[in-house]
Amino acid sequence: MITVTLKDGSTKQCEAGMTLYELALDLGPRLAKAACAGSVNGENVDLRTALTEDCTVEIFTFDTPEGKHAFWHSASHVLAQAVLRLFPGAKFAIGPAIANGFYYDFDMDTPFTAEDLPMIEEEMARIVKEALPIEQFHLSANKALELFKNQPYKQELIQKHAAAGEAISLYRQGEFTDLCAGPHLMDTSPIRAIKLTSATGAYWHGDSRLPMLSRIYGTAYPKQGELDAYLAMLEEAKKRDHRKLGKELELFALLDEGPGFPFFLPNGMVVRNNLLDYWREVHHRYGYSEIATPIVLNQELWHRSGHWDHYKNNMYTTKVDEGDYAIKPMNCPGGMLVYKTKMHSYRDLPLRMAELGLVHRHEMSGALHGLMRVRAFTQDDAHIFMTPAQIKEEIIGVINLFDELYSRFGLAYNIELSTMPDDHMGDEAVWRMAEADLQEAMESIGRTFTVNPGDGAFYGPKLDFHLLDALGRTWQCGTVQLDFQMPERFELEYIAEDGKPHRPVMIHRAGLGSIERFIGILIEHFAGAFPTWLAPVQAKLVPISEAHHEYAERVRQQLDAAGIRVENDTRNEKMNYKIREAQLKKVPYILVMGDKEMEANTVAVRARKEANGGVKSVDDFIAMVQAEVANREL
RNA sequence: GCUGGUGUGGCUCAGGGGUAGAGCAGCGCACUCGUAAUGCGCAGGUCGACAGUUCGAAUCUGUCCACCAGCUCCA
Repeated sequence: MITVTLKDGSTKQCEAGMTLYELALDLGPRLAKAACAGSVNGENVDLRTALTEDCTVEIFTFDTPEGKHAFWHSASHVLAQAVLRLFPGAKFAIGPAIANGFYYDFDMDTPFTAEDLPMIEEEMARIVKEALPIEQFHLSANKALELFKNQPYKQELIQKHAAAGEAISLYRQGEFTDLCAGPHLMDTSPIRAIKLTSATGAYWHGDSRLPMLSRIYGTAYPKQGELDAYLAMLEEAKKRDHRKLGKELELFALLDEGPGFPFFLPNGMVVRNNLLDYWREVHHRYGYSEIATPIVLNQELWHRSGHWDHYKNNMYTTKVDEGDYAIKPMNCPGGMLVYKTKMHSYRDLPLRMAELGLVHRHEMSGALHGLMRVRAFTQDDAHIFMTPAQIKEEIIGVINLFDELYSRFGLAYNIELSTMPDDHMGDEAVWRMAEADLQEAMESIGRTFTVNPGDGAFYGPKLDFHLLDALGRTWQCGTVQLDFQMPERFELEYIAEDGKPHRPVMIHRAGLGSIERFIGILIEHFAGAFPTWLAPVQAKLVPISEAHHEYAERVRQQLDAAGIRVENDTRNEKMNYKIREAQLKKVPYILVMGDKEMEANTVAVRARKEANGGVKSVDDFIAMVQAEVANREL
């Protein structure tokens, strides 16, 4: 007998050799039915894994990230199997599980198109029906090379694994065998609802010098209803696309004359300015001052900061009076120079200087995407200068500030810690210390996070904040980067209590990330229906006929004087037409006025949230909207 | 940047080697209306740019530009 410790801490005596699946069955048939994979002592494994000694185990159903991963990974194998049945000459490369499904890359004489997908889906459904057991086995590298003798991509992978001294793990389902580390489902039968979503090109190893393969993306669920819900979410996302809404609501424009350089239209500017008012209010409360630094600075500065060595491919350069200059891709060097404009005492620290800095970065033309990925954007940046002893508390302060910022919009988030990349400045020891500081700060306030190894900035490790919007999609916005390098390079100093100069530590941080991207996210999150405090037009007046135009104009003046963004629709159109249009423009309040309202000095309120908002006096309506805006209600 | 696709009035789109089409929006007129589209009329485009083929190109070919889906990258 062995002792098995379950996730909840309880223990169970089992016979040695019992498999995870049998354990799940023992815990409950429903759990066993829903189980996708499991873990033994923290290692993710198949349900077929036998338990041979005392251990800690976990069972993953589809509702867990690990369970979904195994499910989708198995689905990708089913995809490859179906393709090989239909196209026996196909060369197959790799096929992992990804965020919302899976893909598989193939080398085809004729690349797949959308028309090929239904046929492949049908073949996949057949494989699922066959309920083929999925079983792991191992081979020597030579035998594996022999098995995949007509599969050059698999051969390359086998050789790579063999060279690294790794075992060659394979999975078999029916006639299909793939090189794979797993874990996988026990058989193909649970993959009942499948949708192949697209066929595109993708480079082998993601390297544009290598051959382009034909990639099929798909997703799969245990139940048709769950797949339908996911597909409905994709449809909804399409309707909320900020590029479409940005045009319809006249928020911003992207023109041929400036690819990747967005134009903000009057409506978009209202959203932006109100967002920034809020941002300034919060930063003031958290003890930040605000600065502005130049967009064009000389190249010597960029050499000193290290950007020239690590970032010049993304930088625009220019000449000023024969001198070499660059357009800033980041705000930090400017912030350094501001710090150096005077002597600092330890009493000044921590010094928090924020900057809404317009940066320009040359992104590849194919990477541009609406407001989400542009070549010029405004970062809500800040640099915090402090003593090493203040690091933890400052990081906590930043996390709390970000929490407040995001909650205002109803955006949930999760945090990732990105560690030292290959291309970095400074010694590893300093990096590890900085990583530990970030980690300890989060742990001390009970924040959970995941680690993203090797993904830090070239000057320091960072925390990335990934926001979750109304559709459950994630967006990277906030970032907190701890930097020991830049203060060194710029020889920053403060005078400590001992009267001697010391080097401060610095935090770079941006909460909204990029104002442009954040507005894009808000557009999609709210589906263009901004909360009243952000709405470009807060109230639309709809006089029923010409007889009411004069009254409507008086009301307009009253609302305008009360600071409400109001428009009076006096066009020669029917009321229903005007209401429909205001509704499509997602105006929070539509005020209809006819004889009754004119007589009683009232307005008939039609709120976006509830169609019949009742009849209110003009004063009551003003008070209501003012309160809603003052509280920045969602 | 690479692979594939797209580019026709402000917007959404049809057409397609023989002298530019619709709906919406805009403008004018009539209607004066009670909670999601009143009717009639008018105006608006050298069909992304540049070359080429042709008697003739928006339509065919080439190059370029922009956009879209991916790859890659990231705020």
